[in-house]
Amino acid sequence: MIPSSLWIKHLPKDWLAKHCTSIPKCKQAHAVLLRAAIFHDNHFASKLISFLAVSPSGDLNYARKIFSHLDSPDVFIWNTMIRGHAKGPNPSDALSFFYLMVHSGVAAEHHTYPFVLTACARLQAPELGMRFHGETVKAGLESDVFVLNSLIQMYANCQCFEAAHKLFDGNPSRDIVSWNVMIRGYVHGGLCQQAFDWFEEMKAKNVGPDAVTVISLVSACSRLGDLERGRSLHSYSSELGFLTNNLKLSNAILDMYCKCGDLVSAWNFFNEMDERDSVTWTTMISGLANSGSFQEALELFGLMQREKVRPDEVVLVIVLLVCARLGALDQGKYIHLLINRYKVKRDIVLETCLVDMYAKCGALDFALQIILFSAFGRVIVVSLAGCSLPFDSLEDFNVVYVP
DNA sequence: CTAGGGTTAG
Repeated sequence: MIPSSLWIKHLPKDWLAKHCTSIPKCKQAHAVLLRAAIFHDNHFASKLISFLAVSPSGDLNYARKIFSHLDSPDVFIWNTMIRGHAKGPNPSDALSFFYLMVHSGVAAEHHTYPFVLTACARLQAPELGMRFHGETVKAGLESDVFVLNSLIQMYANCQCFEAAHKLFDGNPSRDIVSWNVMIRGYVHGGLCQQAFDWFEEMKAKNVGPDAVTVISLVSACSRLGDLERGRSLHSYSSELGFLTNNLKLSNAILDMYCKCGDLVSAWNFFNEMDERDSVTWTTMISGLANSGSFQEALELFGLMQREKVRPDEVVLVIVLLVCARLGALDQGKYIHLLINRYKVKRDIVLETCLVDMYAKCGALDFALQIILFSAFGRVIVVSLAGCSLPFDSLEDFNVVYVP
C-alpha cells in the first residue's frame, strides 16, 4: 500500500480547489482527505469548507460538520464560517462562530469584521454593531475601506442614518461602495426621495454611479410605482452600458415595469433580453399573474419549460397560486408532479400553496394528503370561508381558507 | 479570502 503522504503528492497542487465545485465532488474530496490522513491539515480542509460555506450551491450544514472535526482551525477558516452564516438563513449563527473563535484564542482581524457587521445589518442589531464598531476603532481598522463600508452599511440598513453620515462625511477612505450602501439603506427604509437626492449629489460630484447604484434606485421605483423615473433610469443604464452582461440590473428593470403596471414595456424588454435566468422568467410570469393575466402566466410558464429552464420554488409558488385562482386542477396536479420530478426544495411556502391549490380546486382529499405527509406540522386548514380564527397571532401558522 | 444589487404565500 502506498503511504498516504506519498499518494497525496501525486495530486496536482490545486486539485482540491478545482475539484470542490459541487456537493458530490466535495464528498469525494472529503474521502480523499480522510484516506490520505490529511483531513486535519487546515490548508486542505479550508478549500472544502470555503466551497461548502460560501458558494451558493454549497451546504452550510455540511461545512459545519467538517468544521467540527478540525483540531485548530485558523483565522481564514473561522472567517469563512462566519461569512457563510452571515449570508445564510440564520445570521445570528455568524455571531456565535465569532464568539467561539475569540474564546478559542484566535483574534479577529480586518477580514472578520465585514462579515460580523453584515450579520448585524441583517439582524437589524445596531447596538451589537456599535460594539463591533468600537472593537474596530480599538484595533485601528476603521480606515480600512472594507471595514468602513460594512460599518456604514450596518448603520444605514438599521436606519441609524446619523451614525452612517458621521462615518461617511468627509471620510477620505470612502468610495463608490460607501455611496451605494447609503442609497441602499435609504431605499431599504422606504426613504426613497433621500435615495434619489443622493444619486443627484453623486452625479454632481462625479462619483460613479455604477450598475449597483442603479439597481437600488430601480427597485425604489418598483416600490413607489414611479414609472416615469424608472423609465429614465432604464435609458440612463443603456446609455452608460450598464445593461450589457448585467442580468441583475435587467431583472430589476423588468420587475420595475411589471410593478408599475406597464406590462407592454415589460413584455418588450423581456423579449429583447439576450440572456435570461430563472429570476427573469419568474419576474415576467409573476408580473402577468399580478395583472390578472392568469392564462398568459401559465402559457409563459409552459414556454419556460420548453426552454428547459429549471423551475425554482418561487416560480412554482406563483403558478400554483394561478392554478388556485383559476381552479385549474389538472394544471395544478402537473405542477405537483414537477415539484417531485425536479426535487424542488419543499419549504413551508410551497407546501402551503399546494394545499391551497388543491383546496381551492375542490380536491380536499389531495389537500389533506399533503397536510398528512407534510414535514411542517403547522399547516392549518380552516374549512369554512369567513369564519373567524381562534388565534391572536397568525404568525406561527399558515392558514388555508377552503371555500 | 474580505463590502454593495433583483424575484417569493397567507
